[in-house]
Amino acid sequence: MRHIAESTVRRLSLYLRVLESFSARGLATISSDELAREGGTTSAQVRKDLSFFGSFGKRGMGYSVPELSTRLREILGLGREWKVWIVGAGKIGAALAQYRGFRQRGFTVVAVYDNDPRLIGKSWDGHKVRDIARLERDAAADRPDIVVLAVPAEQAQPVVDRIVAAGIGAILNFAPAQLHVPRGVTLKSVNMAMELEGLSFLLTNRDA
Amino acid sequence: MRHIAESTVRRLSLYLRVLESFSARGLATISSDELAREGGTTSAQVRKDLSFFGSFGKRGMGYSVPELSTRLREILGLGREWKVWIVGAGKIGAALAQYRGFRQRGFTVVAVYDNDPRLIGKSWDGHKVRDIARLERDAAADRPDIVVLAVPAEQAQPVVDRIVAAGIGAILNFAPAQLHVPRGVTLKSVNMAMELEGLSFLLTNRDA
DNA sequence: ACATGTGAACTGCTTCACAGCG
DNA sequence: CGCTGTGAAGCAGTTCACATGT
Repeated sequence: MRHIAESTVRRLSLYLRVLESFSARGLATISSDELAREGGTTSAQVRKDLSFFGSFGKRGMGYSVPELSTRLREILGLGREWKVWIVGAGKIGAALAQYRGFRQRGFTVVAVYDNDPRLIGKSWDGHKVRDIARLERDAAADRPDIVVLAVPAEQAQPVVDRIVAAGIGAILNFAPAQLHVPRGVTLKSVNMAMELEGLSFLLTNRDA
Repeated sequence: MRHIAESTVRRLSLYLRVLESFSARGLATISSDELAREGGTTSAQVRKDLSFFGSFGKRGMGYSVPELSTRLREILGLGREWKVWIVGAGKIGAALAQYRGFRQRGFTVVAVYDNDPRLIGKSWDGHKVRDIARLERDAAADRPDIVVLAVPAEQAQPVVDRIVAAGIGAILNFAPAQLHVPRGVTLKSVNMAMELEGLSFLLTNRDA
């Protein structure tokens, strides 16, 4: 497949959300124009995004809501279950574990890890918190697809190194640290402080 | 000022972090090359990013760590205190309120709101949770700069409308909803489900 | 000699505009 | 006729390469 821009993938997620809201309202078809209005983009952008993956619409009609939903789920890889580990059972880990948006999309939390003896063994959102010392052994048995990382910044890189060494190939990082992984491992980072700083910049330079 | 790309602003945040780590290690100067290596970009990119705002380096030498830190903080608008409201006192709101990265950068949480009678009045991370019914009245008194929004997706747009009507001009949204604000209001959204879907896409299409 | 600062070249995402098809 | 699908054009962000200053 030709390389797909990250911005395109983000919009595909967005389109899927819009489709679900249309579906909930009982609508059977949608045009690129409606999709664009709800998704905050343009109709040409919608059609271009979809065109990378095929031709899903009917000229003069638009797109079938259920059909396009199915295709987008396939494209995004949401047609299967993804086994997720949460590493770091602090407040952010807790918020992520209970986040509805994850389970709804086929991301199943199968285990939670921490290194704090006060947390280990405690039942936590339906999971017993496991000792992070067991990470390597458990990885072979669980074979998780994705690790959601929510440890303090200082611990993030060493933990990432262990995750990688354990053979897990995808990490979603919430620690405010710039992490390095070898080629072949997929890493995405969400940095909330950076987002606030972006706002701060916009407010400061609003009319400069 | 000429328009600055969002990607540039993100990198400036990153450079500031690198500078702080260099400072902590007692280093007085840094080159664009070092800044690039730590920040995961190229030296040309670093120099180009900085060039939008001035000439901060010495040829043949590099940049003074404290001086460049100061300049970046000014550019990003971190030389002042930003008053932040957190609206939505659920798990995500709780995680955000206690997040160290915020206070460290001059973002001060001055109030927390919810609509759940079981939470209202409770003391919560040093703040008494306020009834969201008071939002409009309090806004006039508090004059918050930024609202961090962490309410359920269904409630997000109505709450945003009230925030905007109350005259607050900047929102950092964590609700998984596509929100609309009038021109003049600054909105940034962080959508964790969308990030996971991006990972899912990459994993699914890794070698396609 | 060394590392910055910056026009120029390049790459790639977005927008345009229209042919094609239902 | 209406709306999709798509080459072509336009624009924005990145990379190159070198003149410039210390």
